Amino acid sequence: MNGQIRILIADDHPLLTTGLKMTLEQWDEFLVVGVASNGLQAVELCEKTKPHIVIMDMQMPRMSGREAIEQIKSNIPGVRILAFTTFDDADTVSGAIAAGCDGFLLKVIAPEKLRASLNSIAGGINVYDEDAMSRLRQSMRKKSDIDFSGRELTVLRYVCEGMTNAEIADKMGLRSGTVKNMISLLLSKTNCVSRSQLARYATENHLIS
Amino acid sequence: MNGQIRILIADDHPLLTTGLKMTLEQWDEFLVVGVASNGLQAVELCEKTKPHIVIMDMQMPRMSGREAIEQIKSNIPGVRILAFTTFDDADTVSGAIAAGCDGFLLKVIAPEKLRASLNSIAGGINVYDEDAMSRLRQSMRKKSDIDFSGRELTVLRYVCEGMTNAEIADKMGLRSGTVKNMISLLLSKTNCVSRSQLARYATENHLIS
DNA sequence: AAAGAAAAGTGCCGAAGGTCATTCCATTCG
DNA sequence: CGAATGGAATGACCTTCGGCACTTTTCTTT
Repeated sequence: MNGQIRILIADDHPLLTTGLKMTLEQWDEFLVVGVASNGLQAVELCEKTKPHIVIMDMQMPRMSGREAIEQIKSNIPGVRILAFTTFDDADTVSGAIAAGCDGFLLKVIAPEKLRASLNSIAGGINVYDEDAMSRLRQSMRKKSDIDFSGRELTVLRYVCEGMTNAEIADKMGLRSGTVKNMISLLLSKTNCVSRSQLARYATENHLIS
Repeated sequence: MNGQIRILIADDHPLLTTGLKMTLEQWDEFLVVGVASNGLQAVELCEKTKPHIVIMDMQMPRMSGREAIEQIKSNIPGVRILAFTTFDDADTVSGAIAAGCDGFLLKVIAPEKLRASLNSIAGGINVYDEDAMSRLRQSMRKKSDIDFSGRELTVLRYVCEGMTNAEIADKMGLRSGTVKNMISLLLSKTNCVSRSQLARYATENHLIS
């Protein structure tokens, strides 16, 4: 990367933004080109100041960080966005990632690590806080705590395909009555009331290939 | 991090491993403590050499990178693992992330970026290649390209809850016949054959809260 | 006023789901 | 060795629900 890395800060905490600005500007590779105090302003300033990286708080008035990220990413796809927050709960993390951020770091980060991370982001490498990432992984997997036999898993898959009991029975070399009973068992095991809910359960818990 | 960062290399390409080893050892902060040429050996060497970071190829004989990551992570949770591959297709990326890697980089990376990334990983920050990450995001979202009205989305949610047509009608202030018609419409719109498949469709495409 | 979407009604038949009883099988226990 | 236990597969019965096809009505849009 030739020249300085242009940075836009978007955060509604004045004390933090001034501290962050001063910290960044003590390093020659960074140039803070603007400071926004809410999401809407962040989108506007992004158009004007053409930053390489936006450091974006997730909890902001007027427009949430998530919406702001989506706006900016669709307006100017090349901009890199670092979600920079106080909290690392699964919702915040997955929201930021789904919105399209290129990094997720907590505000408690040591300055030198922030510096390295910003350089990585500018260089095309996404950086994420370790705990936040593991929390995201957990929420992605959301594995069921119920054990299913191989046959039960097969039935679940076929149910998700929308097959009838007779079709499932045919596929598995069973009688439709047997499949019916197996599904009754699955319904009570999973606390579901119908095969539709069962299909959702199986899908949500990644029980299907 | 005090002292050197201990690194274990796991890759079945001898030319790459020697090049990687020599590259890393020209920097004082790294110490290559072992080189494994397949997944099984990686797991074993990890027990013996107690590395801080494992640089792991995903395509390896004996045991895939994915299995090796899972093994190592469950044996020694503290070890940080960088998935280091030639390909960035969605399957490889999501496989590595689901297995629990702490970084995902392509082998074409510039040496200096690899150095910075390894330092980030050692410092508790996960690093991922930008393209790989965006590909993962795409596959995560798998957004439906069909437009649904507010009412249709409501019906979809209720179907996923396992509610009957009568119950849905009651909740929405409609008649069950109307709900039937709406669901028939939804089935044909989504190319589904039954409400079970519809429930899976809605769940898979994140159409429910 | 015409067109079109959303809502509602009707009838039909097969599928779904609950319950109970039975058979076949393997394992285990006395 | 025979008996007992328990899981898996099966069958039958019955009520409700699901999904289709068609028509009708109401409301909005233009």
